Amino acid sequence: MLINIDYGTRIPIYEQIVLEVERLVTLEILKPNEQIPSIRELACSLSINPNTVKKAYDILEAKKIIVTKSTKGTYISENIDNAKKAKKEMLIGKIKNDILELEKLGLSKEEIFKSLK
Amino acid sequence: MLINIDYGTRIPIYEQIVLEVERLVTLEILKPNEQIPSIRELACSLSINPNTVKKAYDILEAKKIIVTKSTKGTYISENIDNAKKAKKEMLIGKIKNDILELEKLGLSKEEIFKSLK
Amino acid sequence: MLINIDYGTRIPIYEQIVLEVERLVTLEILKPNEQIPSIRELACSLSINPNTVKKAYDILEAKKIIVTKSTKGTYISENIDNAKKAKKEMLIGKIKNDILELEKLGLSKEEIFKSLK
Amino acid sequence: MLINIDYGTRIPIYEQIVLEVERLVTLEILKPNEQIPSIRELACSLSINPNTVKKAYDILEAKKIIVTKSTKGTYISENIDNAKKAKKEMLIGKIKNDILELEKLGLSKEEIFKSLK
DNA sequence: GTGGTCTAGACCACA
DNA sequence: GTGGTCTAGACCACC
Repeated sequence: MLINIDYGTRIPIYEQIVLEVERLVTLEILKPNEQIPSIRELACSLSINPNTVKKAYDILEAKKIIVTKSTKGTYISENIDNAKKAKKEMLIGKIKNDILELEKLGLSKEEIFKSLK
Repeated sequence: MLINIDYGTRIPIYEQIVLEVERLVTLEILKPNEQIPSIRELACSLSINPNTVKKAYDILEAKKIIVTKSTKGTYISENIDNAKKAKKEMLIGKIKNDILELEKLGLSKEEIFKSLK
Repeated sequence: MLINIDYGTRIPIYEQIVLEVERLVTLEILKPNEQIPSIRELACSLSINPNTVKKAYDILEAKKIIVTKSTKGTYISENIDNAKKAKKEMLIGKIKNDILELEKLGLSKEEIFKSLK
Repeated sequence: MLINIDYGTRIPIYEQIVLEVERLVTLEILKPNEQIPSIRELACSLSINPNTVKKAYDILEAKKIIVTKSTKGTYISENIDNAKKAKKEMLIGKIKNDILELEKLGLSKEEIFKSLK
């Protein structure tokens, strides 16, 4: 599974894993009902502690993004549309905030959009 | 100086001070060559330890946003254009990343811009 | 790690650590990706306060000479060429200044080079 | 008198004044028996505390670089050759050290001299 | 009064 | 165990 960990940030590793899985799911690189690596496998391939992966999987399960069928492995949930919709809204919100900041710095919306094209 | 500290966040106090000063500088509420509160003063008015303020001032100085004249106090740099330019680029960069994410989720640039207007 | 601290100088301890690590890196005694002592370890072996070591490590990190992987330790950066190049330029710059001073005192470049051989 | 004070350094102001006067003397911009500004004048023109200038002048007098004829003002000493010779040797020594450092970084003397021409 | 350095030690999250 | 943050308070040089 394509997960990159950045050690130079304040975001804890377990949270980075959560975000990465969410990203892969919303991008449909990970598809509903697809099996994902076991805790041990992922921990090994990322050279991190299994406890850390466990914590991430626990959170993902609480968010209903994955389900673990005990002894049979861990799978992406069937329904992931909510995740996608929430992510879109979150991103639009972030951009709006940043635009506000830029406007405070004296840029007009037109100038900003021009820089973005 | 108008600085608000939020204790309920993961962002450390010293970094909040850095961000606040940067904000006040880019908004030109703090002007070039203007003196800012002494370490002890700010520490006192925020009810925090002087060392914490010192760390923030150290970072601001490394970013060339302030200059400290030992025994004479601390001042906003003469040239704050770098600070403003850097902030603009940072914000544009953030937005571009978010747009990329949205495009991966299936939105076109036109749709995105429409949501932002 | 072979670091000597001189208490009889105006250079603060944390800066001496920075200079020593830079020296060891440019001399390739410390190699890329090599782990260096933990903050507590070095503090202990130098009989100084961990905060002082931390400050030195912070500066070295800002200079991109080391990277700290939280909870996993501190390492020499992969790419130390910047450090070496910066040091070379710094030294060449210092010498050029000194030569200028000597020329002002009436020596020619030839005379200076002769004294240096 | 052409003296520049750098507030962004660890060298105290009084010492910077000492160094600047020494520099001007060795460069023969200030000549033997020439009168230099009074403490009050210099303090005023540099916008610093007279005590600071006083301390610098005391040191310069102890080094026999200036003499104060009380009530008549302060003058450059008659004999300044020793100062010049000492400075030359100091500079040559500094350069030799820097060259050693560069050689440790893998540069040959020829390469170094080439960078300096 | 100012900033600069350092100590001693606490508490936290993370692994 | 690791690093990250913060406090409380000391001492210093300088002005």
